[in-house]
Amino acid sequence: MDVFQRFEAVVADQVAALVAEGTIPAEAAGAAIVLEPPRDASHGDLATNAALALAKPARMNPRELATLIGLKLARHPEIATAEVAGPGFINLTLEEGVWRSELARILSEGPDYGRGEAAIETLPVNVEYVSANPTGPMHMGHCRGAVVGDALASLLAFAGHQVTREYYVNDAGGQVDVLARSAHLRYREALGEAIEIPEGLYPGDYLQPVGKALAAEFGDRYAAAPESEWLVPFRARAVAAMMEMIRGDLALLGIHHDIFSSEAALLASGAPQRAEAELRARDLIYDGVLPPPKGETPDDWEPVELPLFRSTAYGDDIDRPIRKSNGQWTYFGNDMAYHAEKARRSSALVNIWGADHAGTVKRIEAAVEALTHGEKRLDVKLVQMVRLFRGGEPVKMSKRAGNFVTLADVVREVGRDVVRFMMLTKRPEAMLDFDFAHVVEQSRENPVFYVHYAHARISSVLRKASELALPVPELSRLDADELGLAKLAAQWPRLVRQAAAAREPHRIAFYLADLAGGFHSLWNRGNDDPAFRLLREDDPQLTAARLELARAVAQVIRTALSVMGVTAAEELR
RNA sequence: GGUCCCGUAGCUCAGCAGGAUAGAGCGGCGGUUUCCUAAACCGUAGGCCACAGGUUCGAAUCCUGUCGGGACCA
Repeated sequence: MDVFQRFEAVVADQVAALVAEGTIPAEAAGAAIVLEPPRDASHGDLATNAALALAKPARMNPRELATLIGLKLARHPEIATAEVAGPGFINLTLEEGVWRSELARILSEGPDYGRGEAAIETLPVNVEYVSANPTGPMHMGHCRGAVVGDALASLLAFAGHQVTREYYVNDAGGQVDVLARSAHLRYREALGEAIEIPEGLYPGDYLQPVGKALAAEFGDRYAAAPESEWLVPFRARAVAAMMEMIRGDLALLGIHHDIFSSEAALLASGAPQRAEAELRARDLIYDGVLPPPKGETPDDWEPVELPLFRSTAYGDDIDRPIRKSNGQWTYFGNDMAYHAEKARRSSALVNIWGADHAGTVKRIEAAVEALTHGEKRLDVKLVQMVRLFRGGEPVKMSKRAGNFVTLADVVREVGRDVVRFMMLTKRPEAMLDFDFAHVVEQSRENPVFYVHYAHARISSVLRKASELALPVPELSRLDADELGLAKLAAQWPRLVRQAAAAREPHRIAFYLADLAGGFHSLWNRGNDDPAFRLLREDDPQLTAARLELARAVAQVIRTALSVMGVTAAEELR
């Protein structure tokens, strides 16, 4: 239990005491009481709105109630002062010993400081991310979702959830047939034919090795054979090769999924039929005719009866077909069955999708809600696109011409840590600009550098200090500014809980920038006045105390970075 | 035409499940060099939180509508 949770309990106890005394009615105890660090440090260490929240149900003046609660809180041995402020806030200042022992705790718990306790949140969570079509290498379009999904999975795991990282392989649609045809062309090329890649097939030369492997395996057996003879085996081998490539690309970012679920296998298992049967039995699927699309009606549109899922019952605009007029499952039909399957395995589902799939969110959320009998287990997180720049100039990409920027290229150029960190420097729902020149710059504007720099500075000092014989640290030697940094470090467990609850891994990056800033600030104090330097040869006791603080900050930086999948730098070169 | 996302300082963005005087970086102005280095720090100026209603003791935050930018569907 961290500092914040502990004092939340203390506040709750006092509220319960007021109920027991009959000062406030029992039903008021359900009010939303929060305890948070105040924005303004002069307001103390913690602030609670308890009196404001309880005033109305208790039919009392908020400031009077605050005074009452404040008096009770002030008796707590770890609370130095409890002051009523503003409309009825209670500002708490804790005894300094609380923060000193928290500092000691950071060091004793090490990389586990802030880790969620299993008892709090053990829900199994399934995070599905990347799920790129197995038709080519990963490119930058996939990168952000991959990093956000992976960091979220780590965050949830660190917060105490059981996490499954899953990748849905779309190996059953028309795209993979196109892949098989493209591979066949490369196969003929490998056999010595001169080929020309027609419009509509994948032009990338990453299929050349696949063609060669097919030639080696089959000789010229399928060179002139009709498609029906080679499509299935070629498709299987091409998909397998693409998945191997994708796994390799993801590994460059340090991303490893636990499960790769195959759409084709799902289809073969009859899962869509089962989902359909269940929903038909509950009248959530019916045969009907959709209205023509609004706006321009395409010439080939004609009314057809299709099996439709009643997504409108869950807030969608129209009901959605689960099969096409030729009887094949729609993408949605398969996806519905897939999510039903996932929902059986996990109590919470998170999907990380590109913003281009925004239009299909409602129907799949509706389907999960229907199939799980109203439990809203699915949370679809949309990740906006990344715009690439090089020194301020946009990087041109044309997917059709095959000259897109691959993820592997980017990782090779700027490094895995930089890519991972940068992808988390904005809220996922806002567009992100990624400038190759900027992200490797060593300046204050570059948060990756800024955070690494703080850690490197601490590492350097600790290397130097290792030669000194220092006494046991006496943390009471730390001054108010130093204790302020300790308080910031002590917020890490709370940040983990909140970021995990909101499912927003980017908050870690912003917290790290704050923490690093706090450290740089203290460091520079030492440049202004040597008395503030961490290493004070004339005062080993003070040195020992300051190094404890520095160690704790470095520990939290390392832990937070590791949740983001980034390695802390010992030195900068 | 519809759905989704965004609109906070000149620029790029935070804003913690509604809380106190809305924050940070860049850029502007003025300062600070013995530890990893001025690659950093400190100070200062700069805001009708797009707009209009609503809910609330209290709204940048929640709801409705309008305007502007983007993505997608057809």
